[in-house]
Amino acid sequence: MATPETPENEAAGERIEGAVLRVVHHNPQTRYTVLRVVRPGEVAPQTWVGRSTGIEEGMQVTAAGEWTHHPNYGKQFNFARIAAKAPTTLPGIQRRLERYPGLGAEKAERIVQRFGLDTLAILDKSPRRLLEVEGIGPKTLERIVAHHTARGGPTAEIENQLLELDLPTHFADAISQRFGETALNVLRQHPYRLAREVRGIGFITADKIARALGVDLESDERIEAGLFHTLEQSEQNGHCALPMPILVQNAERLLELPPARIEPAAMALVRSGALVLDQRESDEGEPLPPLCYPPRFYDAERNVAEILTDIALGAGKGRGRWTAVDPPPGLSAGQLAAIAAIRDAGLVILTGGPGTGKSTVTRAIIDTALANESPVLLAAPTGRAAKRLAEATGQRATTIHRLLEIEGGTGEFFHNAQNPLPEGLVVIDEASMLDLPLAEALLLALTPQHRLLLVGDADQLPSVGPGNVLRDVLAAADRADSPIPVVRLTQIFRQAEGSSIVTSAHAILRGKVPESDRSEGGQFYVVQARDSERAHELVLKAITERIPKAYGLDPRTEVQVLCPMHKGKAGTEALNAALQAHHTAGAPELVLPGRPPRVFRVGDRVMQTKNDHERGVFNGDIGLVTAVDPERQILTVEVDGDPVPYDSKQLNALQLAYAVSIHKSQGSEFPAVVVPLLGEHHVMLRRNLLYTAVTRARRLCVLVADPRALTQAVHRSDAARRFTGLRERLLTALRERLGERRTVRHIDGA
DNA sequence: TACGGCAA
Ligand SMILES: Nc1ncnc2c1ncn2[C@@H]1O[C@H](COP(=O)(O)OP(=O)(O)OP(=O)(O)O)[C@@H](O)[C@H]1O
Repeated sequence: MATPETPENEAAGERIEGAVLRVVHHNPQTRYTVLRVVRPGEVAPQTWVGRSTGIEEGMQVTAAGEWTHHPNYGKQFNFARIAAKAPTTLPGIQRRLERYPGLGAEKAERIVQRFGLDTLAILDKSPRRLLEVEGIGPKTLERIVAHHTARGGPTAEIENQLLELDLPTHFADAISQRFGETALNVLRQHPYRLAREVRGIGFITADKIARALGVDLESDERIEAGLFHTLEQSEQNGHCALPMPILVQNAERLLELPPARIEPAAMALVRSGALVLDQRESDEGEPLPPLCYPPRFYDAERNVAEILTDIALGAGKGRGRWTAVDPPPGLSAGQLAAIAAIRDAGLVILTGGPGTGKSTVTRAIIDTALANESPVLLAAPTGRAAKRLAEATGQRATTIHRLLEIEGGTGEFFHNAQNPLPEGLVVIDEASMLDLPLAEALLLALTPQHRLLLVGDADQLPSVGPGNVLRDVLAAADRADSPIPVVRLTQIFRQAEGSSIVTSAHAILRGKVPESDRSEGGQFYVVQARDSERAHELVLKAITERIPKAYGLDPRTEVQVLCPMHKGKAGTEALNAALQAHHTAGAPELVLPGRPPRVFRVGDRVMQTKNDHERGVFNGDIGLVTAVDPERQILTVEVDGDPVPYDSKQLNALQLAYAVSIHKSQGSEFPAVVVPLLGEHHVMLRRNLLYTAVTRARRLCVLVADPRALTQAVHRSDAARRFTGLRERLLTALRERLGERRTVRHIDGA
């Protein structure tokens, strides 16, 4: 019986090399690239996917990344970094020549045999020597030279320059495409323009070129490039902008220059419009350090603020008051208030703690809309949260990306300002995970005739991308004079009254490290684990021994493991494999060959991770394996009572679901959860993450934690400190619009 | 330095 091995070399990522056989796809805008690559000593090509610029057929490349599975295209290597080696190997040069017109494999080989590593230099400097090679006549020579100089020219010069500097040559094409004849000049005189104007070249590469060339390290261009780079870096921490002093301070460290050189450069960028400076003051009117934005985020905030204002103030005509329908029995006062609020408002924010029935009450809200002949559109930022919303409402719900219909090829949305979504009530659940660019895309696809219900809890997870949309909108809407209704639910339904899950969650929010509830049938536990090996064991032990014995829960279907990360001994991948080995040992199984082999057994709990419109299974669907056919390499999963067949290709989009990431669990609930928290998770450990994980549990929450990791998670609360300005933008938009109204009325009255 | 959603 096969026990799946945990992948060992994947945790740190892998480094592999090969020769590019074919560029299957390349989008110059997004740099999204699909390659077929042949590894040294192998024959069958493999698929590599990632972002890159200037990769061409025949290049020797090295890449760092990891192996993944794609539902339609199978096993593939997802690279985070890729670099072309200069064609310094004979086969590399030969492959390059093979693509020249008039040269096939045979002649190319003969040329390379004759001139060896000097081949390219000879093509550059004395191409007539090619006539020395058997089979190459004047005609062929002419075509070769024409092609070589056409593709060469500036590109070849750039390549040579890069080679001289001992830098990778694969940027040469992109550089010469962008700057044409002047490329070499730009490279030598203004290397930092490359960082801004050539996709794929960042500050670090440009700085290497500049340093190698001995360019002035105090030039304005270098400082400006450093400022842009600093802002891009902070985007990864969720910021849309940086306060000027912090921007200068971070740039100082990057550039190793004094602030007195950096500040004026930043101000010059602001004057030219390359950066936007937002002068701020506190609510008390005290000046605050101004925020410095990349223009696209400033514009996005303004668009979001304007459109939210349009919808909130009902700029559209014909959006009357909805008539009430009888609500279902047993709703809390807050839930009833939420139903009432949407009847005559364009925009409503529905918030409140975990398990207060926010998602649940949307069902009654939707009934009100439908009774008033308004269509409804439901969506959430993650597939799993969308699925939960669909279950809670009995309506179709999708990811926001799918609602807007992301287009193949461009990655743009089908629905936008020119082609808005069909009118009706739009419900966005788990809105705390909505980032600024997606919020902008969503709102651009709405009209003032739409109604919008934003549902979420700002204490739960913030978006992965930049922005803090829900928190900012709430901060503006919560002001006494705000016209945006906020309904706040307080009565908790998920856990029993007085549950230590709730008191522990509240302790976490207040920055206190929670402790085990040692009372009879206690619902909250912290089990100490020194390291991830031990944690792995303790998680298994809790699930297979302690929890079934003490709480009478079915370990396979009622206990959910929630992990901060996928990788590592205490990540979803390793724990899923270990839990499977326990839960379905001995059941009929299907083993898919590969490294490591993938195993599915009858009885396994599984989750679909990609949208498959044709078969009607979507990212976030959870099911149970009901039958396997090892001979035909197929199996059946029951999803929502329907059998869904999977062939070996489609199984690439299926994962075990005994352990899932905390991000994907937001919105869901389980009788019991077990959460590993370890040093290896430190990059992820935040208060919101822990709070979200704990509050998924209805009856039992067990933290298997290294005490230091737990303390870190409780104390780190930087979601509250993302630098964004949507609150101010929204307040300004509302003030302007309300002011306008008053003015209009005043004129009317006069 | 990772979490989510996409792309042929
Ligand atoms: N009025 C009610 N009476 C009884 N049970 C309720 C009521 N409202 C909600 N519930 C139950 O409470 C649980 C939590 O509800 P729900 O998932 O809607 O909460 P939520 O506020 O959306 O939580 P989260 O913030 O975690 O997404 C569910 O099991 C739901 O069935």
